[in-house]
Amino acid sequence: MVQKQGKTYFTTGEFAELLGVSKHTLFYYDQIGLFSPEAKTDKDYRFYTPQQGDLFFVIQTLKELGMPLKEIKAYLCQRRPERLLALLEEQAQVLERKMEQMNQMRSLLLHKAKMTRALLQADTKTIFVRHQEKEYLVKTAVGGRESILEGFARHMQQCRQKGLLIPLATGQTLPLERAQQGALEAYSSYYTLLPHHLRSLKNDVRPSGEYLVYYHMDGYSSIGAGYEKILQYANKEQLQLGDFFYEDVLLDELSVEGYDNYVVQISIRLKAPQKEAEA
Amino acid sequence: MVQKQGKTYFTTGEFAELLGVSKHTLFYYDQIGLFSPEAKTDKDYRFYTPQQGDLFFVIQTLKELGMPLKEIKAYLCQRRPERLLALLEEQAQVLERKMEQMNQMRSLLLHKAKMTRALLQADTKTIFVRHQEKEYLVKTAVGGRESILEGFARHMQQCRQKGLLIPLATGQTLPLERAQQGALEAYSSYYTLLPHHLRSLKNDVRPSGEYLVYYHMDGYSSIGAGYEKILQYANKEQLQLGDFFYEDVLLDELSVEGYDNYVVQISIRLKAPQKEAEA
DNA sequence: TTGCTCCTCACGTCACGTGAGGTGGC
DNA sequence: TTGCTCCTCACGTCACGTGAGGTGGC
Repeated sequence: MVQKQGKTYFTTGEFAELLGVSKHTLFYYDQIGLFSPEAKTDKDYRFYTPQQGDLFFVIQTLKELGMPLKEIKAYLCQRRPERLLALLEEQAQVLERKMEQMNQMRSLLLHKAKMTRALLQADTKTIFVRHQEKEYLVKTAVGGRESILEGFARHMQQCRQKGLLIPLATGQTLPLERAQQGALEAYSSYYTLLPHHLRSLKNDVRPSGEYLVYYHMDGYSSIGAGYEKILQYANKEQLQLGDFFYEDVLLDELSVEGYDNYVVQISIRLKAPQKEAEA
Repeated sequence: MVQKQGKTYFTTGEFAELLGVSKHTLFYYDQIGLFSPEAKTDKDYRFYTPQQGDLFFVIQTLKELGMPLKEIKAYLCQRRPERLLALLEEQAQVLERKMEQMNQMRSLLLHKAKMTRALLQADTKTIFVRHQEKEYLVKTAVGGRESILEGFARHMQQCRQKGLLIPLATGQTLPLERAQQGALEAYSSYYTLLPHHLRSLKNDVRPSGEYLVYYHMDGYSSIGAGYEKILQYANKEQLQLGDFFYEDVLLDELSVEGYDNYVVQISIRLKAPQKEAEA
């Protein structure tokens, strides 16, 4: 800190510490012409005035908002109260969109965590009936002549178009008939879980109700045995099954390596039993 | 798309399009050993299988969450359901913190916009009384022997420590006595507006009430004239003034260049008048 | 003189993007 | 053969970080 002609000057190091950034940041900003010291000596020593701190905070603020330094520089050349107003309101909207995205991601993370935890704690030897709440989905029907892969690619494109950043929980539906025929790759649609109902798009749903659930722990290659088990069980218990199975991969590449270590949940909605008997 | 030994293979370009990324991203991931094609020909042509898409989405997901590629690689080497659970819950918390920060920033942006708009539309020739709602502040008292600058630096440090990313609206208080004596730089404290009450820290406040307000449009160097005006006005109208003035810079480096173009709001709370007359 | 700061320069980092220039399969 | 793809360099970008090596003020 030096006093000269009634003014206070800081060296680069001092000023950097005051602002809470590194010296090199100040060097860099000087170099690109974004923010330069008020004075330089003949030996190229930089001297900053305290008043310059204001401008620096402005730059930091805009940077926090995600603006590239070039745009900040451009804005500062044109700054006017009217432009500031526009900028502030625009950035507030940008923030809102980002927050919405983050909130969605958070919901999905927690959903995935819940499912994983449930699996780890579950007694997985049995087939059981469970009540499930309504869930919102993005669903893509597989076209008649389309390969599984093409259908999946289309589904992914749809998810991207709809602004779904991370398809953390994607599954597929298999019609009951086809499962009975052993056509286990004849999926009729792909679906991806939504964090919640999204007003912005037409939502499909997995309806609430009683579901027959089976955790298949032996990997994807033996999924056929899983379907046989659940079909036999339903037969024995005389359960009325819905129209198609849901295949949800509970443990996937996120937590295990390779298809053979996947854990797949096979579930199907039960048709409501006769209520008269209860009355 | 090629079929070989019953498997479907994609070239780099095809696979990139399927995943919605650029070819170069796949080259890069291969290079750093994060994600490599299942097969390479003798001519180094890359071939990916559809199953690999899963792993790619996992990587994308973790990247969206802000994880560096190196950490992603490290995690993938160690993936287990238990580690996934920990990761998911940790990331959900990270997201929550980020959202809270963004929400704060958004509030401050909108506050600044509101103040700027009010000024642009205001009749700025007069001194007037206005009702103001309670506002939450971070406040730092200037020590007796401290220079203005040291006080300000300390205030900035406090704001940073308290996790306030952008001090968008910072002002200072000037005791009434000192203003009357013309000691216009004898500030008693610096304060920065908070987006709302923060449970995490001891909040200071600017109390609600009736405030005498004056917009000083002639820049900082002539601020003395502003204080004279407002003091004379109060005297003429026989208003009972509170203990100190608030100096808020409404137009600063964000929208104008240089101290001489700043617009400063000088305000002071009025002491409640005798209520008996009304009864 | 000592120790601290200041400076420049050059190279590193991160996650790719952008051509240049050459090859290969249908 | 044509046109399209594939490949590998190498260099660019963004916003700095990290020393190396030399200088300067108290």
